Amino acid sequence: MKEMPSKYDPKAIESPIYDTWMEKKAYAAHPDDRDDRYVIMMPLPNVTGALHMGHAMDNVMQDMLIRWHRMMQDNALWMPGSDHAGIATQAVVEKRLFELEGKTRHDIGREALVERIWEWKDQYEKRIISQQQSMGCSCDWDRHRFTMDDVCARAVRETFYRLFRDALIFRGYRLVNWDCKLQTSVSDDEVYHETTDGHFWHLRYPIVDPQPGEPKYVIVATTRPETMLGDTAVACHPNPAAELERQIEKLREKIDAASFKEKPALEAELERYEARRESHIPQLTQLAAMAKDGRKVLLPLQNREIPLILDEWAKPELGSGCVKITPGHDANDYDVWTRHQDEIDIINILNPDGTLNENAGAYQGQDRFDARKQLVADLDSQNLLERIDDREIEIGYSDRSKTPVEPYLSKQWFVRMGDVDGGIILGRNTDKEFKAPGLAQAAMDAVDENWKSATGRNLTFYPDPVRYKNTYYNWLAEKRDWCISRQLWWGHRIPIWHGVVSGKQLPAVLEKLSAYDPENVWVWVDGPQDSKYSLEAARELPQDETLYEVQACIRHKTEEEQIDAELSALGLIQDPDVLDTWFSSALWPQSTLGWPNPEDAPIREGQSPTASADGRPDTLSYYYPGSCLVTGRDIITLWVARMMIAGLYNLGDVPFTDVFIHATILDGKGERMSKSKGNGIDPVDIIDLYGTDALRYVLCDMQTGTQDIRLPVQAISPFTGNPVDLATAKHGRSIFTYICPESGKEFDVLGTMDDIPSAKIISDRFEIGKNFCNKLWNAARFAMMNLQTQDFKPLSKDMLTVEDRWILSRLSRTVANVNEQLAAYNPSAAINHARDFFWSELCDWYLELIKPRMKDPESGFIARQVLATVLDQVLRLFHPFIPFITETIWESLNDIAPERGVSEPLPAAELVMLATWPSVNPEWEDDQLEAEFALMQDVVRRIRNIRNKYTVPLNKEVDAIIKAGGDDAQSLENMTYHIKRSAKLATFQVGPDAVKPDLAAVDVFGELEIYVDGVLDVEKELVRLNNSKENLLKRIGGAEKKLGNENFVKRAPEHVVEEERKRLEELKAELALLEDNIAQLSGK
RNA sequence: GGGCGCUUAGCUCAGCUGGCUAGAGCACCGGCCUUACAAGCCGGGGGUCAUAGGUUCAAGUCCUAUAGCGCCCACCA
Repeated sequence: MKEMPSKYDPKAIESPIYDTWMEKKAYAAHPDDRDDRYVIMMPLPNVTGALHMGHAMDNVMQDMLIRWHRMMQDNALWMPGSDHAGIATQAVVEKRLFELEGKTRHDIGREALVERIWEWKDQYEKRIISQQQSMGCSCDWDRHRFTMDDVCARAVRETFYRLFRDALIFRGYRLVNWDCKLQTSVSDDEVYHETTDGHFWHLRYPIVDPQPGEPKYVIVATTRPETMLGDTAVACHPNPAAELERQIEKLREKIDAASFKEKPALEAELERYEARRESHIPQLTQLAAMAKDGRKVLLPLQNREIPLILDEWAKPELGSGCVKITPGHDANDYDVWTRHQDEIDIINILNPDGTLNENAGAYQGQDRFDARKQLVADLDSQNLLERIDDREIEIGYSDRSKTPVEPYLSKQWFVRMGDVDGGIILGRNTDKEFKAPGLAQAAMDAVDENWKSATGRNLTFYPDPVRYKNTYYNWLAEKRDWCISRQLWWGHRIPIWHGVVSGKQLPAVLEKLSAYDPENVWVWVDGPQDSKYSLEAARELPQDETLYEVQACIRHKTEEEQIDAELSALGLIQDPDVLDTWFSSALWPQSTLGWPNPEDAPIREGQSPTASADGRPDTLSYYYPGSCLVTGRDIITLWVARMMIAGLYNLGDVPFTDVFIHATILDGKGERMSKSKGNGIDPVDIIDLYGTDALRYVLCDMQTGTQDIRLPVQAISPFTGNPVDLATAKHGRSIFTYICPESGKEFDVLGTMDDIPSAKIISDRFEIGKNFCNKLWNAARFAMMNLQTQDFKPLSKDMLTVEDRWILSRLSRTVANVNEQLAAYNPSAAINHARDFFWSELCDWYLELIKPRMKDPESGFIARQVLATVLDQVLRLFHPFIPFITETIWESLNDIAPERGVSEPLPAAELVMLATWPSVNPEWEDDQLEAEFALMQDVVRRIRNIRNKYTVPLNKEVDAIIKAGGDDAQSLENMTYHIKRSAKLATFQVGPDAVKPDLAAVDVFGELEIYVDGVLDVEKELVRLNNSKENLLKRIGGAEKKLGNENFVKRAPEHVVEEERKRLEELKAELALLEDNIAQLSGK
């Protein structure tokens, strides 16, 4: 027999329990004939580092849901995995390479770098998995995937091929955010902005051949002066006077609507605008006319003549009213260029590494920031610098390298998100095939509650459907093309071979290409001006010197090597870029299940099969679409939207029906916890100190609605052992280190620095969880001490005592409440229902009441059997939240009381993890009994209160008498035992004719009078009673006022008025009784 | 600049469609080593629900404005 140790020690129990689950493969899911299935796709942690509390929250929520559904006997699959996280991972490894060996990626080459990243990935993936396992995650480890696994790579390639074939993937020139350090483009999502002190340089551009009466130069301003080297025009507004008036009018309207506080600033602005009518407009009008005449200005330093052009981008109300146009390095200027392609050039002045290229003239080879300094000095010496203003500017930084990004013109691959002429086909060749205007629109439609896929499913966000739907919707509504190429070496390489070919050479190349089956190799030919030709159409093109880009997509990796050789011979080479990480993550819900074909999915050796077998369906048809995605708010746009698009496009169905958005964990300063901020906490540190179950308990308890969680954290200084509040501590040499205020020494909170001691993170919030587990442990231990192996006997209701029937009634209601709250994605409310039942009802009342009964040789077996049953249900009920401790206790309970139940034995199970979820038993629920029990509890509390007020020691029993009539008297009499035991009474009497002992303390409530004898101190008692009276009078006053209000009586619903009347009467009766008692006592 | 959200006890948070004396945990105060648990038990104090208006018989809950805080998106020659 397995005895429970007397002390709760999470460290001792958790790891053996996890081993048991692993041994028995309790986590494993296989398709079968069950209709109810529950599927969660784990949001992929990046292999860039360790998990923090945000991940812990995410994982615990998923584990709680999956365990709950598994116990409800759903076929429950939780698919785990990790993400290769292209930029993030390559950046980390490159950084280490440079720090440790002083080498760049170019020194060691593509193959060697990728090999090193694989090593890194293996190491960190292991660490992440071990963290998830120590958190108790019951994912299906036999299906663990990595986004660069063959099975995922195949899905990526297939999707790319299909999108390319459908012309939804295309290559084009775009201004992208360029990371000069990592030498790659980064998406908008990967750029963060910071306000810095900067300057605003006002430059003079001389006008070419100024006529008398014309200005000698125009003034333009910039925060990035070096970009002037790439200027190709200066723009002014075509109708500056009218435009200024329009702006003035707009500003006036705004002033009318503005608040008192905003007005002064706006009015000052208006004054400035108005002054411009005189100061700027005449000259701007003149410049506009000059621009119309095709006049030019001389670009300083470059000595290049560039045109004055007319464009509405120039704002007459700002600066000089003229604006320099640098199409190659500014997004707005790029737009201007697209409107004036015939008039002006587009020039790129940057090399990929951020130095200036040959287009920068004298500045070629200089770093952009060095060039800026020299260029400004040069302008100054030529008297072309009007002035420099100090100004706060927002600079965009790459999230990965922390260096400023540059807008940079380059050729990139895009997914077309917008609507397409004639619409697009989604779920092609499936039974769910449908048409939509475009990819983004399809994903937007799918959150509309009226939209239904072929399976009748759509997507809902929880716990706030409207709010999060809007976030999702607003982002998609922009329908911006998705840039999917990254100039990296780590990731899925773009399966396109391309080359530039003239119209003359085209026929020969196309001849060769048309030999391929289009099912294997798909070809598009891009011509000038965004023109695009199919292979057939391209053959009709004129054979001239026009340049075309031939693009061929090879569908299958297996054929790549051979075709690569053949295409190389034609001058087509594979694009060196890799795909945006989100491209493969978007496919996660399908690629992991074996899409496009689970029957031959290239899964790793030893993994659970995806193919159908023995009459069981394959994983894709069985588990897709899934059930719930659990994630944080920030992921809605990045990932949820893209999974929707990919799911709808490939399979014609949503990837899941529910999205559970959990709270964001903030630190003590209210800032979001994240790795990049250095305030992320390793949950393992919490587990070390408090145990996994404590961690999980508190995370569940904190997860209420949409409220973000503030978790003030402290580090235990490795030098003093004292806690250091991280909200106020000073940082050390990096954002990951802090200075211990007592010793002045530096420590690290991530554990990634080799030369600095790391500190553990504590937060007293987690004590709550540990205390709870300790309580559960001790209650269970107490139960075991009293239980004994006995044969199961069916218990009928009349064999049960009041407290037995009460606890069973409460249990059933608790199960119903927990179910309801979990279904509504409200873990906090769920766990609190369970907690209150266990702690306040089971421990505080039931256990105390049955202590003597359990020892009774005659009837003890009844109490013991009920206790075993309730404990059984409590363990099941808590298992999804705190799996380790419940599983451990379950083992002991199975030993000592293998058969448990009331009228019949409960279904047994070796593991509580696989046991059936408690059911609601309406036949146990008893309103009247609960009301009577509540009355008894109320009486007991009032007696205890009196005892406390008079500081009666617990071991001194007192006598109590209650004056009560009717049903109350009857039910209290029935519970004499309970009252005597709980209130520590020597004697207890109740009845309508009860007489107050001479010197008894009194409490009046409702029609009841409680007399506690032998404790009285007249003065104290009078004070107590008068306090009660005051309180009562206040409430009576309130009620009378309410009822005296004619409108209340007239307009409030009748039952509300009626209740109020009844209440007033009761209060008055109570007051009368109280006053009697006070009068009596005053005479003493 | 556009959009969204938050402000309830010292702290962290509940409070559904408006309706009994606004709740919990932690912290605090008083009393208990009652043979499961001092990581516990029993009892208690503490809130003009950010501010100002409004709607209503009735407002923490609905509306408007103000202040503070936060998030997302866009943009700043």
